[in-house]
Amino acid sequence: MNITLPDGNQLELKNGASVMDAAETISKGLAKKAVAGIINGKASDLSAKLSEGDKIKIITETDEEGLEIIRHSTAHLMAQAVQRLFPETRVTIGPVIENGFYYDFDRDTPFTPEDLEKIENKMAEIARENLPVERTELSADEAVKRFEAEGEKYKCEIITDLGADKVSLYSQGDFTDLCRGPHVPGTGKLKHFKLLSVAGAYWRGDEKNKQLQRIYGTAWATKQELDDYLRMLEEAKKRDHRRLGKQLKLFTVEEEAGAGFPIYLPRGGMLRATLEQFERSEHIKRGYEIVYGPTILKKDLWVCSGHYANYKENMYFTEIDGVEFGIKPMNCLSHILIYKSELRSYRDLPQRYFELGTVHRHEKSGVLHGLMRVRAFTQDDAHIFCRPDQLLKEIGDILDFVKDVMNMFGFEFIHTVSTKPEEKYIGSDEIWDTATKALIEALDAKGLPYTVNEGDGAFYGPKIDIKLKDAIGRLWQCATIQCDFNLPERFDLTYVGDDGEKHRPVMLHRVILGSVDRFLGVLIEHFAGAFPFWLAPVQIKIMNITDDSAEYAEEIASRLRMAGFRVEKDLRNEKIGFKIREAQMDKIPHMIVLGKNEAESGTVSVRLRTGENKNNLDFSSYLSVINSLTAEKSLDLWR
RNA sequence: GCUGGUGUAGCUCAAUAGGUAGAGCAGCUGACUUGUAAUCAGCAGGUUGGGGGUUCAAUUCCUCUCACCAGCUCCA
Repeated sequence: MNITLPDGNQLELKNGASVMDAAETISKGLAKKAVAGIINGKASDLSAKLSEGDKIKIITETDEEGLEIIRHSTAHLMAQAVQRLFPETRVTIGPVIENGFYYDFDRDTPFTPEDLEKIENKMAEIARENLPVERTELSADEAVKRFEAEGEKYKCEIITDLGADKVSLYSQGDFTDLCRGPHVPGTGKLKHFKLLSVAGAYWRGDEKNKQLQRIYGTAWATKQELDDYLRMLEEAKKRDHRRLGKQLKLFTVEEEAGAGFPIYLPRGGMLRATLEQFERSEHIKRGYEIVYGPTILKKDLWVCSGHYANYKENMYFTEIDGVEFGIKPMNCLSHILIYKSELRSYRDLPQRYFELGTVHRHEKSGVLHGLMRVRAFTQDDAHIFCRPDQLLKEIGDILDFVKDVMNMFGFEFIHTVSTKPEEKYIGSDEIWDTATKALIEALDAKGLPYTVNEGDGAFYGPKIDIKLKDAIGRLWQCATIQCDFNLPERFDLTYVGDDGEKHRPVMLHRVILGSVDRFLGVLIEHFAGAFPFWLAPVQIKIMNITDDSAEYAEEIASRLRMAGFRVEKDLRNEKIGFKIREAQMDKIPHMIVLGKNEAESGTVSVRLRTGENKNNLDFSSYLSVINSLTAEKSLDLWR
């Protein structure tokens, strides 16, 4: 029979040949690296039989699909090892995730770190046995019977829910799992894996269900890739903003103050102030007006907005003179009141109100995490009130705004559209539909690709979420744009149109950085604490060689401060190497070393954080360099 | 909130099969006046997260609580 290869070439095979036979016919090397195949667009095992005219592609361990199969098979291998070691354990599901896999188990006693090691060793043992992995298909009823006999009730539940007539099982030696496949042909293909952690996870991700034991692992095609990945994890640990926050004295979270309430230390405060200053000027450039609202507002207002009905469990409340107040979890209400403070004409729109607004949300204790997830944080929040005909342009402008800011920090990013939630939402389907379409239209108009997250919108409107990718490839949710037809309705917002009639404005909620606090956390990790010159809390450290040059150092420091730079002095009686070491560990971009030479010639010698030296520059030329770095918000240390 | 783990000096970490804690760095004092990632010496520093219990004796065991860590659920 003849089959077609991806390049269009035909391959002649014996009748009844399998994918593996095809691979072997093509080349020995390919056969060795093969893990599965694609027959007419459908992923299949190597053992799958081919028929006349099939279009096939061989998947090898170095293909992305191949890696997924390896990870999936490794998850099965782990489940097998667990059941050999702990036969009373029930298996549930074991999917592939980014960089690895996990498997959820039901057992009465949780796994310990030592168990993890045992399991890993057992996995290696089973891999060495090189058990063939075989696929069988049988009816759903038969499969349920079989798993019932083994006591695997979760598998039965999955099969019943699938609702299919037939299901496929994969067996390797003493272990059988319900699975769609495909899988590697034998356990011997699985060599480069490591188990990483154990954690509780709810059955089917629902906190009302039983909590299972989840083991996370990673698997790769080569030892090199595995090692690289483990090294990347180490690197990520070194960049951890909580660790750097402590090391660089940026912020602290004190038990006495309360969990989730970060306190900014002077350097972190400076960093934040610089970022906020940047934000203010960028907003002013784009036609936003700066406003301020109170932290607490009367409860009735929150009832009107729907927050009381839909967001109460995340809010804090207080009472003044017998009147109940809500502590704001969002900034929209004061902005709505600002809009309502005057009669608005169609000529006044859009109104764009910007506030660095500090909000409080009662987050569950277990989710708190450094600056990334806190209970008090400041949003770079704005609300735009516009006419329906202005909506597209406004959303487009926000998308550009986000792009400009993210590019400046060197982030790549992706867009997601989140639609109406299943349960908690306000307003009619029609309104939601219009709002969602507006967001999508704006993305299309900008030619931006996006994915859709059904049911992930805010309770008052759909949103575009922007996830940014940091220096080591991790994704962070920061910016969001929400299109809201509901709150204008609820608060009866109007403007007078050219027809003299009252009309309803549309409201956009949007943040660029998201939470300033979270964004700082992301920035710390992105730059590994080594901030660009314009952003660094301390930009320049001035150090003298001996007491003789202290006076000159004072003079240079004061001239730089007068020029608007953030300068620290180190005039201690210490060796220059020691001072440099400290400044270097503080990741200060520029170190100015001043001794007899410089004092006599009236110059400065600059050591960059990179270790590069720029000796005996005259002051004005140094000033012009750092002025341009600041003006350009350059990521470089010297230009 | 849930599951598991952890909590010792400002920081990073030791120690005790239950016999009331030790080092480096940081700090302070003194000497050294130094040219690009650690000069030397001395001193001081702790109700072992907090409450309760068992015990002749608890930092160690039990219990409650707070906080943190890894996940889950939720989210900017």
